[in-house]
Formats: sequence, structure tokens, C-alpha cells
Amino acid sequence: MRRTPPPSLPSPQLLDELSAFFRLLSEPARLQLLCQLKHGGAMDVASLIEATGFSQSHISRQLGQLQRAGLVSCERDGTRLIYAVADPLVEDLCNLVQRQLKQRLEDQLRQLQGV
Amino acid sequence: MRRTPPPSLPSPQLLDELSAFFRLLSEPARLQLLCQLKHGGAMDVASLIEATGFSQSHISRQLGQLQRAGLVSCERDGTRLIYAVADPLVEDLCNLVQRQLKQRLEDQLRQLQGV
DNA sequence: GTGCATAATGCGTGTATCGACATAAGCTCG
DNA sequence: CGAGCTTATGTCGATACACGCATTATGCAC
Repeated sequence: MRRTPPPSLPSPQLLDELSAFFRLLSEPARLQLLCQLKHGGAMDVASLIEATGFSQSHISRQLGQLQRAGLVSCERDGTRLIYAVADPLVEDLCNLVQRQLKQRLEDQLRQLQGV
Repeated sequence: MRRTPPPSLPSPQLLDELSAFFRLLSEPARLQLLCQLKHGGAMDVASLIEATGFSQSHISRQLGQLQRAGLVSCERDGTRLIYAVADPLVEDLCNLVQRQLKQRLEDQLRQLQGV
């Protein structure tokens, strides 16, 4: 009945990969692009420019990073490139963190109310 | 049977909070400290210095950030401060990401083998 | 209160990266 | 192939932050 099967520490390499992944989500702009794509389904860059207000070069760079990490995919439609979310992982992670943020606020509230 | 109940976009404030949280995990040093604490249970700063090789000031700062975010807690034992992981969320997040990393490598392997 | 330990903070430096402008590259259609 | 559209990339200023050294703050023993 071992509750914690792997008592080993992660390797430096894994640590780097994990942190690199979280770094992708540590930028509001990238997170916003991901949410926008999640919301709009599949969008081209022009739509993302209009939706976010960022410059074309900025969006292109961020999408490039997200694509290399496998978080978004893109396909051509004529001259345009249509991007879409490729992995539901990000949404799951955000939901988990959001729940924790909510929990923390509720705890603070409870403490103020002295229940 | 609506699969995606909230079609709304997250507010800028939520976006900032989420990204700030992920930023905490985007630094290998902080992730290493968290893993070390998870592994060692509860440790004082001296032990963390020995385990990680970081300077005392650096460790103290990172722990401060993690504590403000509610990810670690600390209590006094004489002159020493004993830190411990306060929220299992980080481990869950890492496990999810690690699984995705593994999946991606397996996919690449399969493609190379042409299965 | 005075030392002595441990942990936190002020400060400086180096590095990474955001974000915009300008330019180049790739694709499609005449 | 060349014109024209869309996207990617080179370059650069500004900002953020990691990390160490030196100093200060905090608690314990005497």
C-alpha cells in the first residue's frame, strides 16, 4: 500500500522540459491566443490580430512557439494559414489552476467572515 | 448535450493570474525546490542549499514567491524555518505535462518506425 | 542585553524575451 | 513567371527577472 511509488527526484532534463512547457503558458499573450483559438475553433492570423490587437509579427512568433510545442496545429486555406488548438491539455491545466485560485479566494473570504 | 458549456473568453485579469501561476513553474530552480520538498517532506533552507547548490539568498527568494502563491508553507523550529509543500496541485500539473511529453515522444518514435 | 545562528532583503550585473517596425520568404492566381 | 497577398524572420529598444554578494533583520542561548 505504498502511497508514493516513485520517491525519486526528476532529472535535470525533465525539470527543464517541464519548466519550458510551463513557460509557454506564463505569457498572457500566448494564453490569450490559446483561449481565443479554443473559443473560435480555428482561426487565421488576421482574425487573431483583430481579436487580440497584437501585431502580426508578434502573433506569428507566439504561434510558432506554440506549434513547436505541439499545442496548436495549422493548415492552409488558400493563402491563409488556419490555426487551431491541437491538445486539450492546456484547457485542463487552466481549469485545475483556476479551481485552486477560486479555492484560495474562498478560503480568504471565510477567514474574513470568521466562520 | 452541450459539450462546451462556457463559450466565453477569460477576462484579462484571469489571464494574468493564470499566467502568473504558470510563471512560477517556468523556472527550473523553483520546480527543483518544489520537487526536493516533495521528496524530502519538510526541509530547512540549509538542507535545500546542500541539495540544490543554490545560494542562500536565491533559495530564500524563490521560497518566498512560492509561499506567497500558497504552494509551500513554513514553520519555525528554533532558529530554522522548515518549508514543506502545501498544495498537491503542482504535482498533478507536472504529471499531466509529463504524460503529454511522453506521448509526444512515443508518437515521434512510431513515425520513425513507420508503423 | 550581547553573541551567535539562520533567514530575508538591497543592490548590481548579466541574460532572456516581449513587442514593434521593417524586410524577406512562401504561396496562389492571373 | 510576376503581382499581390499572407505569414515568417532580422533587428532593436525596453523591460523583467535570475543569481550572487553584502548587509540587515529575526529569533535563541547565555
